[in-house]
Amino acid sequence: MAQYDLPYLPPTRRPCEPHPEVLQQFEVILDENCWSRMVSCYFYYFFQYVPCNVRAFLAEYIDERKKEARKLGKEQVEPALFTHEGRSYNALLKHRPNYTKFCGGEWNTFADDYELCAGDHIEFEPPDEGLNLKIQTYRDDKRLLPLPHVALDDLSSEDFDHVHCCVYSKDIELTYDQTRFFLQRLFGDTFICCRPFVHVLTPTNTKDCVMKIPRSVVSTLKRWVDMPTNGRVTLEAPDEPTHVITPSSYYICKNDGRMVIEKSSFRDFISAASFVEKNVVLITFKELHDRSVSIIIQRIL
DNA sequence: TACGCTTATTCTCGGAGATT
DNA sequence: AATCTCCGAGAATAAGCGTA
Repeated sequence: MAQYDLPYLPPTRRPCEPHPEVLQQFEVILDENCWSRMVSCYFYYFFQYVPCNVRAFLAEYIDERKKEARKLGKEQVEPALFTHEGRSYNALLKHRPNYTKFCGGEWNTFADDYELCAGDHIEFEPPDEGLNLKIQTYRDDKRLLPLPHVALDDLSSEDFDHVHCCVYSKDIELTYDQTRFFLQRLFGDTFICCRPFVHVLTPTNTKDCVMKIPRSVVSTLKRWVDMPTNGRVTLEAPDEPTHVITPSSYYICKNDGRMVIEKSSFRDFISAASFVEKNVVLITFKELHDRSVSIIIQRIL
């Protein structure tokens, strides 16, 4: 361990305070290297030095864990950064006589996913066992979430397209966690493959009980099921404490192609499902056994 | 001819108003 | 009162135009 005791001293920094011998947790304040170090016009790479007062400990600790994992024949024999959101990054830990740093392609991905920049904090928690280094990211003491689109990364290209054609009411911006929840709802059941609709309930919906489905959603729905100008539908809220099912009807507005839900049944429906103003709902469609259509309305937040 | 910027046109959707 | 059409602000898209 002695050979690694030479501290890395960033040009603008003083040596770090010595750290207690047993380390439960440590924090790294990101510097400018963490997010933009240009190699050429086209490539960037990112890395982050580990403070000199903890690097020896961390390197030794990880080394022991690696040996342990190999001995036990574990699948994972390299350390990984495991974020609070359950995302795992196999960033490289480079331990050299005069510096220790996290780097490599997966560190880049991590920096991209969380849009890290200088001044952000990362809290590291070495694991009691295994090689997942638990981390939490902060900016100004506020926990940093990955960018929403990161939640999409395990989707097949078909599912990715399906998510991207989703119609949103204006002023909706979902966070990473909300996007994940929305995706779980969207792929949690088999719906008609038309454009999904994410809508924030307004007083027009909750007080006047007027509910209109956008033209672009309706036109894609028509590719899969027969939707005459007037017809019967079922309104369903499957996730509420009681699975709400309300028979209803609709008409399609001649002028703009929107589907308008019949008022009184929509009123019954939102009161039974306890939907209120500012709730964000995912609206999808299902074809029932008798070939009628059910409008599935799931609360996202 | 490709590109970027500005202007014109069309489309959308929330909500008001007319009709049944 | 419910159903349906229409209006208008803002967004999205297309067209026009100048520059390199």
